[in-house]
This record gives sequence, C-alpha cells and structure tokens, in this order.
Amino acid sequence: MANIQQIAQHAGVSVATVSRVLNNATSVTPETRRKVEVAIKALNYQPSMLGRNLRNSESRLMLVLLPSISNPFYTEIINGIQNTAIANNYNILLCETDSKPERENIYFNMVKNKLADGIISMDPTVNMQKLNELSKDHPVILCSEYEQGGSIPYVTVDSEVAAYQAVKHLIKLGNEKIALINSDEKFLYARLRRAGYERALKEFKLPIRDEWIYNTKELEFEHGVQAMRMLLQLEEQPNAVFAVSDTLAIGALKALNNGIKVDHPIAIMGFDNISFSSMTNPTLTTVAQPMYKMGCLAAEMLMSSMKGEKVESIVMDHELIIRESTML
Amino acid sequence: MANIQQIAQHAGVSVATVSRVLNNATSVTPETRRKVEVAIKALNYQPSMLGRNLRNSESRLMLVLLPSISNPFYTEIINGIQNTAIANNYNILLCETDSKPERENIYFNMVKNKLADGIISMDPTVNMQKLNELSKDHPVILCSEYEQGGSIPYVTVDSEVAAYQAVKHLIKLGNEKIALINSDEKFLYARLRRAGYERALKEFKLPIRDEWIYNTKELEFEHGVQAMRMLLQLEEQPNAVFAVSDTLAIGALKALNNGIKVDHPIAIMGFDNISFSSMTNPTLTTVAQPMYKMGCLAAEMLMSSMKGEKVESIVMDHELIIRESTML
DNA sequence: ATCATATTTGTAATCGATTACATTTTACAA
DNA sequence: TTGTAAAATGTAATCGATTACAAATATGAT
Repeated sequence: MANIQQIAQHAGVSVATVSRVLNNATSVTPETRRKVEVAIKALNYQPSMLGRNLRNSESRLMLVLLPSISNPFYTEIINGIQNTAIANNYNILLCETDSKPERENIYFNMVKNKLADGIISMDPTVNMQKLNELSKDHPVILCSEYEQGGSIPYVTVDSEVAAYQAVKHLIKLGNEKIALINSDEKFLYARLRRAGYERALKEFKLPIRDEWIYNTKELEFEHGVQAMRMLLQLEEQPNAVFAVSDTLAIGALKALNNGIKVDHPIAIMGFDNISFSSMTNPTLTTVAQPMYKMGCLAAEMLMSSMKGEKVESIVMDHELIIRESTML
Repeated sequence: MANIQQIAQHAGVSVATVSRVLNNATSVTPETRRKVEVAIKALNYQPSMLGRNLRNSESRLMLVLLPSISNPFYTEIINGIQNTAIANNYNILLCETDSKPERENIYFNMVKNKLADGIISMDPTVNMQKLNELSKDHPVILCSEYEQGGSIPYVTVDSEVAAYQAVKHLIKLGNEKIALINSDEKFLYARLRRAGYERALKEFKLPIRDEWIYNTKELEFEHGVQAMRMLLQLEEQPNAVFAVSDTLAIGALKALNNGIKVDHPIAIMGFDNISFSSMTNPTLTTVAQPMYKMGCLAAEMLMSSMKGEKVESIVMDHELIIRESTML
C-alpha cells in the first residue's frame, strides 16, 4: 500500500501538496492537481485513516451500545442510525455489552482513546454514572432508555402515555381483568409502562392485583412463555395481557396456543411493533415505536453534539396498531 | 486525556520505559514499574490506540460484512464472532452493505487503510472479484456463502445434502407433491439447495414441476407470504413446501393461517433454525445450522489468517429439527 | 579495586497523515 | 525591466505510541 510520500515523489511534488489535493484545499493549480491525481491512480493509493485520525484526532466512527443484538427492536433502530451515519461519512461500530460492565469499559475506552468520536447508548443496563462521566468530555446520546432529569440528550417515546393508552384500549374492548407482563423495574421504561398501566386501571376503577403483574428478567420469547404460563395457573385468570415488549407478547401468544385450557379468549397487546409481530398467529396488536426514525434522529443528534452544538432531547409519537390478538 | 509523555514526566522516567511497562516487557525494575503504574493511576491514563495502531499497523478490529442485520440468521452467527473476538482482544465492526457496492467499497477500503485487520463476509451479494483481490493482501474469511473452488477459506454447511435430507423427510412422511420456495439462484446456497431438492425427488421418482418452484427476491417474511399465496393459487396445490430460509417458511405459514382454503394440510419445512422458529404456530420444522459455532469458527479462522497461518475451510454438520409444521 | 558482562534505562527514528509558516513562483502595474 | 502583492508550493513540526540502538548502571569474578 502506497503512502503519501510515494505519491509526492511520483508526482514530483511535496507531501503537503498531495494532502491539499486530498482535502480539496483551494490553492492547488489544476495542472498540479492533475499530476497528483495521476499518481494516486497509478499507485492505487488510499490515504491511511490511522495517520489522518492521529493528526486530526477524529475517527468518524460512532459506537452504538446495546445489550444484545438479538432483540429485533434494536435492529430497526440500528438501520436508521447506520443509514444516517453513512450518509454523513461516518461508520458505526455495534457494541454488544451483554450487560457486562467489562465490555462496557472496552467501549468507553475506545472513545477516550479517540478510536471513536461518540456513543449512542440503547443499553438500559448501562452504568449511568460512568456514562455521565464520559459525556463530560465526549458526545453521548441516549436512545429509547434515558435518565429522567439527566444531562445526556435522548430520543425516546412517552412510555407512560403509550402504556396508558394501550391498557385503556384493552379496557374499552370490555376487558376488566388485565395483567401486565413487565420486565425488570430497575429500568425506567419498565417503571413508566407500569405507571401507565396502573393509571388506566385506576381511571376505570379496576383493581390493581399483584398476582396479575409479572416481572421477567429478560426480554426473550421464552420469558414471555414463562410469564403467560404463570398467569394461566392463577385461580382467577386475566382476560387481557399487556406485555411491555413484542418479544414477551409473542411468547405469551405461544403459551396460549400451546394447548393450555383457558376459560375464555385472552387478548394480548405488545409494545414496539417489530416486523415479526405481523407474522404471528394471531397477528399481534401492539404499540408502535418509530424505531427507524428514532435511529436516524439519534445519529443526527450525535453528529450535532460532535460539532459542539447544543442538542435538545426528543420525545417521539407512538401509535396503536390494532391486529388480531385483541379481536376475539 | 494524558499521553505517554506526561506519564513519563510524572514518573520521572523516559517514554520508552512507560511503553515497556504498558507492554509487559521484561527489563523493568519492580521499583520503576511501580512508579510508572502510580503515574498511570494518578493521571487516569489510557494509551491511545491511534498512536499504537499507526506504529504497529494493526487495529485489532475485524469487519463483519452482511447484507442486512434484520435477518435473525445472522444475529446468532454474529454472537459467535463477537464472543470469540472479544475473548482474543479484538472488536468487531458490523458492516451492513444493503447489497450496495458503494458500501462494500467503504469497508474494503477500511481494511486497505489499516483501520481494520481483516474481514469475515457473510454477504452472498458480495463482489467476489473484489474480495478475491483484497484477500491477496489481507485476511478474509467467508461464512455461510462461499465460492466453490475459490481460494478464500470458508465455514459453511453442506446445503445440497441438507436440502436433500430435508426433502427426503417430507417424502417419507407421505408427501408426493413437494414445492420449493427458493431465493435468487444467483446465490450458491440457493443453487445447492435446489440441487438437493431435485436429487431427493428424482430418487423417489417424483416429478420436478416448474410451477412448484418459486424464487423470491429477498428473504423477508413478506416474500414467503407472497410465495405461498402463489403456490396456493395453482390448480394442483402441493402438499408440502420446503423453504430455503426460516424467514420464508414463517411467511409461508402465515399465508396458510390466513384463511385461504386449502384442500388438505400442507407441511412446511424451513432452513436455519432461527430462535423464532419455535415461536410460530404451528412451530416450524427446519434444518438447523450451527450458527453460533460457525461464528466462533469464522472468527478463529480469521485470527489464524491474521497470524499468517494457513487456514483450511470447514463444512459443519446440520441437523433436522422436527416440529409441528410437518406433523399434521 | 578493576574489568567484563548483564541488566536497566534513555535517545531518537519511525508509522502516515495535516498544517503553520517559510519560500518560491506568478501576475500585473508602473 | 523591476517591484510588489497574491497565489502556489515546500519544509518541518506534530499527533502518540513502539523499538533499535546507545548509554548508564548493576553484578560478580579476579
């Protein structure tokens, strides 16, 4: 691989001039530019990002932190981030933390080391203290999960209102016994969605019963299956279930389909609108988050932040998608 | 962020000595090492990867090329790659090409520019000529899709045999009219799976009928739905369907569930064993690929290749997973 | 105490780019 | 033709690490 010296030599100019051609500086004669371009072609030259980055201390790389790549919720957001990043000559590095602090550290250090220019965190398990620390000197954006009253800009939906509306819809359909399959309430979104759930129940004077609230450790299908099985074993079965994630809701559907006897049909409502949710049988009613758009915005916010601009947090609109799982 | 000079000054030694401590070189007095370590702690120093990489010309980054992150088939492989990479102090950069040559070029250049040390390509749409070119000077491994008789090492399963066995299973169940939902046959895996399908049919003297072979453009669910609808419109409906991907098979299941009248039950067989395939209703019979393991191996092969070792291609075992969609 | 040798530490070149500043070339007016 | 300002180009420092080689120090035998 040729370097800038060799191009300079081949073109009979100095390295500075080659660099000027590369960076479209103005003060280069068309004739000189041509010579350099010929040399670049001839030697099949590609400037080394390492040299450039070291000097400029920018890498044009953004990190995207997420707990696990296997949740389809993230893949749509990532698409948005990626497309926006590429359009602006950035690349993204997907960082799966597996919710392990050691991994998180690796990625934080990449930013400190100038190997990456900033971070978008979608990881609810992230160490907020460390992230706040990092955000003092480096651009950081939160996507989906965020910190109330915190200083890091975020893009998200209003989980409380969304959950409230979802549960209200279940009530309007005539359901009075509504269960909640929630994830771990150490996460803000989980607490907010529970709050929305409770607000709707209270508004309609329906009881909030502890045995109808099930908290799962993870969001995988299997945990939804497990949760639904528990609910079905109750003396008094609920007749509708609101799950805080489509993956959990799909697991719940699975448990329902799996031959366990139920006295009456049970309505299921999910959250996210992952592409899979229209493939289930029955198809899944859910609260749609504008995932792709959220990704795009998060990337734009990060780039603004990298330019030193002040960035405002954004709360995006959600939408109720009514499908078969609530039409019984 | 402190640099090595400041550490040296703070510890009262030279930068060379600091570097020796960082890289665990032997010839450092315990006393000196301690002083340096104190300085590193005191200034909260992290060595800059840029400086290090420039000098060593290695980035400890591996690129993973894939057409789209949204196919769950890839996510399991990526998990394997990522875990293996991290265990060896590498990081991975996920590169979605969207099957666009411009994007591909960006990533190829990152390798040429020393911003990444090698590539694992899982992208069937990759420009093989360019990849071969790249592989002359840089480590490259193919995962899943590969080039027959090519020089780039790969890890894959035997698609022809797998398809043959899958279809044979359908035949053994008593099905005589077996359709194939294939993807674009410009891909090797698609041609091989078709070959296996035809071999099984021939062996049992069953007719190969063109109208029972449907080629989709993409692997998304919707294309499976579409394909199945076409098959159901035929004068003579098949009584079993082999789809070359679980996503297509799940779409086919959806089409079946969607109220279209069929004369008789239709068996469905998929390929991959994505986690979702056990969540459908009915659950999906499929050919399991050892995706996680393939990812691990691909990463190991790439690292071997980066060390300059000669790497042998690997064909892994597949496995028939019998579930409800073929038990009617 | 002296010298040879082994061990530790320091100096300075190097990786490949960018860019402030210096120098050369060009253009044009007098 | 000469002088001057503007434009083009070159020189060399710089980013932050590693490492060959040189220098200094420690060790041990005589």
